[in-house]
Amino acid sequence: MLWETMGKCEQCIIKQFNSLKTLTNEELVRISSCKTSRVVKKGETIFEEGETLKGIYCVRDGICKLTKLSSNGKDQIIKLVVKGELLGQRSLISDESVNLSAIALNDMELCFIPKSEIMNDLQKNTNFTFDILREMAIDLKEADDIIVNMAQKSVRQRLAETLIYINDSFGTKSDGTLSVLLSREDFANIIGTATESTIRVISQFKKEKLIATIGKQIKIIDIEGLRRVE
Amino acid sequence: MLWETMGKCEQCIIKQFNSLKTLTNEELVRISSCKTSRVVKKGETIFEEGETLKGIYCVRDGICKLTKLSSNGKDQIIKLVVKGELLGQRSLISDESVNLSAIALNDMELCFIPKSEIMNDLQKNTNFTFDILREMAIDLKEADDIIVNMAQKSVRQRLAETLIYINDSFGTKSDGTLSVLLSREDFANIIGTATESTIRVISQFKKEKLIATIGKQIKIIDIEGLRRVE
DNA sequence: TATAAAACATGACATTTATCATATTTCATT
DNA sequence: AATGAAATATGATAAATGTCATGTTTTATA
Repeated sequence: MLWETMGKCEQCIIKQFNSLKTLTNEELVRISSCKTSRVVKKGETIFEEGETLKGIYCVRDGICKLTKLSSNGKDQIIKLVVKGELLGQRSLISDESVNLSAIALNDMELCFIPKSEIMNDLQKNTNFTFDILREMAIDLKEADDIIVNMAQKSVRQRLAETLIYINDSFGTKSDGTLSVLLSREDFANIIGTATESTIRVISQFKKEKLIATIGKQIKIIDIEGLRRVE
Repeated sequence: MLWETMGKCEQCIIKQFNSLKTLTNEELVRISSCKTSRVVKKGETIFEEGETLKGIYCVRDGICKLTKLSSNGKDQIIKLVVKGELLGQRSLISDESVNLSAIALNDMELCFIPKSEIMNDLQKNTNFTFDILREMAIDLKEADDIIVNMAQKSVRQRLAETLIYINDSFGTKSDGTLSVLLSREDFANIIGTATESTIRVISQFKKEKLIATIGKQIKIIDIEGLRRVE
């Protein structure tokens, strides 16, 4: 684990993408003075389910997955967190150990803000608290949607929707492939199925000319077709 | 729909079970003066997915289900909300139409607090905002757990866990049957399966002496056995 | 570049779950 | 109490998905 000092929060371009944007310059200076930074390599664990977090992370660069271990021993990916987002707020607020593990999907840069500083702002800055609340309300709505999809849709539909989601949320590279690179196993853990089933459906989608693959990379060819998948 | 005046918020025993407990007496008096009350009969809809709510509800008595319609035409029950809880906060906070429908499972008494009053408190009372935030953080964690269960567990396991959840959260009547009475279809919509499948598993559980049924009522006989279901 | 490990892919088969048909029971209403 | 509607129950069968085996390709690393 590598800790280094990075730039100042008040000048950081990342903050505009999350609730930190509601803080005053003065508050940002204070946070900046006590934050630490951390570089995490692809595959490394940022924190693990059950751990007690001593603060929150702000993702300066990279992408990670939030996973939860099911009692049958399989991992479920609950959410992908990208550059600009915060990590660990929920557990800080409900004052519990984290319920999810965070694992880097590529090399990441993180800033860590100690709990005491954040709690201070939650006490005093209503805008900040309300913005965190708004973000969490959105997360909750998304979670509701995921529940319905898991409960009511087929593996084919869930994979199609996952591909569309990743395409729309995180975009594509210049060659048209999805910019978030996931293994087939990761896809399986997002849609909640066996890796083999995921691979089979990917093969079907290829045959149906809905997607193309370049190595493990996936390119969406017919997004409208994917939307119509049943 | 029946509207009537009920008691005063500041004297209401229900408030201790939700975030309203953090409000000052003065704030409660103000809210009380503009709240309205509503009686809803079993099966009636309190609000519907897509509607714009003009405030939040406080459940004075009764139970309702929060459901979401899947694109395949099936309803998914996301949550049961009982006496003491609030209804509609999420949509109020993210300033969107509600993403779930609320339908009474038995006769209910509700108090309705207009949006303007609640938003006023969210602006000014940090304790209130923070408590709403805490509740939402808990809801989000629960939603994560549901996602994992949906994605990774069998219908048998999900039904077993649902029975245990209802038993532990809402208790039993004097004859030992679950105090929240759900139809087989409701159970199916909670665990995300076909009604017939739910009925079959209930029959299995009966044969395995894990539960007993009295009409449509269910009594848990061997809760440890239910926990071991695979 | 060689080599082993990991990831990807596919077939064969088992298991789970959905669907459709059809009884049976329960419940509300007359 | 009679009656029809809704809910519960069960069988037969189809469809979806999981599991295990095995082969191929990709990737990392010596």
